[in-house]
Amino acid sequence: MALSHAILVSLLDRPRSGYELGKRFEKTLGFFWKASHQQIYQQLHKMSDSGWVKGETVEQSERPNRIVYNITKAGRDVVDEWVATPTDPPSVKEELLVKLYALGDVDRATLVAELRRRLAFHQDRLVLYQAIMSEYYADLSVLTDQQQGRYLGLRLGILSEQASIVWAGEAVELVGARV
Amino acid sequence: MALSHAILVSLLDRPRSGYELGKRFEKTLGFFWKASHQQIYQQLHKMSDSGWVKGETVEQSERPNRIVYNITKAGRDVVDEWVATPTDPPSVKEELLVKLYALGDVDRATLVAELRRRLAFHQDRLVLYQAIMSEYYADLSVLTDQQQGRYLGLRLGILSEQASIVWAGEAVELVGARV
DNA sequence: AGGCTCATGTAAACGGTTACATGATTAC
DNA sequence: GTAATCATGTAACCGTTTACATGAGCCT
Repeated sequence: MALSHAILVSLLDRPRSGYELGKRFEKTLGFFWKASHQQIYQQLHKMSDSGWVKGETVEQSERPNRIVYNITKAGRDVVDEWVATPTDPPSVKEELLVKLYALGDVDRATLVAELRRRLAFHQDRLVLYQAIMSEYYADLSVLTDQQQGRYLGLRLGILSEQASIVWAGEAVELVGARV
Repeated sequence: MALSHAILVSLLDRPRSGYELGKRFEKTLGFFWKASHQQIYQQLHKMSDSGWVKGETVEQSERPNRIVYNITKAGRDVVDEWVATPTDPPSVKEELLVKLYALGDVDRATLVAELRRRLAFHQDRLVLYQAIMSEYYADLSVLTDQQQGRYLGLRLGILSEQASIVWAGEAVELVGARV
């Protein structure tokens, strides 16, 4: 149970259709929780069966009908219960570090190229996050409660990207020096 | 295909039994790739069917027999092919950030407590990583190729923990101030 | 007597990814 | 004409987690 919670959290803002949720997961929430549209539609059916959300079909001419989901009282309770249970530290899956673990036995030049790509990726991410930061969260003293939480997501993103950039720079130097 | 690669990488060092691999995944490799013993045993059977590894039963008196796995030529080829294919950036699953995303609608005090626990967790981790660093990687100029890769894993660990500590400190301040 | 370490496994359930499927409208 | 956007779904597969299972030896 995890994607369901992220969906419920998004529905706390306002009712949304599966499609809108998908869009949402491509931005904002998607930076710390990935989900594909197939996954979202399947989850919505399950959650509807469990009574956590309720879908209403909105007839549309010239477009496919939309099914807009509302969070129910039962869904609201699930959120509260979930928030009250301790969060596990994020489980790490760093494939690149597994490759580096084998550095003594594999081709170094390939890994240097990978590390350079990683460096560029994190630099792009940092620029993106900083742009969002200065557009929406320039003045920290006027944030609503809701904005405060989202600011913290962004803030961790920025700190993490900075750390990754430092690391990738060092790694390129170190691994590249012996190629 | 992912855990199988981590297992192969560990077998490059030397042959190991499922049990030994499990121990291994609790430390070193496990910092960037988690695996339970059930998962490892199942993977080993599959990999054995595919011919990537070969198990040999070692009879033991007064202890259960061990099945020690060697990497085969085919397994070695799988590693090389895997190293040559680009690595996806790690997929993020940060449950705590999803909770913070709902900060406008849920109990703040609970989240402050969570954040404090997080801070402590990352501080402990940092101490642990720094201890390993000064024990095994004190002098960077004398590292073997193999050690270099493992040093980089540790280095990213340290930088990440430092970033998380800064973040968690700020988060406790910010969220705690309005409770 | 109770719990830990060594050592291996099966089975069920759950979660996530990939492929396939449809069909209209709008923008270049 | 081609691609993107809007809008929803099914099916198969793979990977992961949780629960259950066994059994000897060692330490307190």
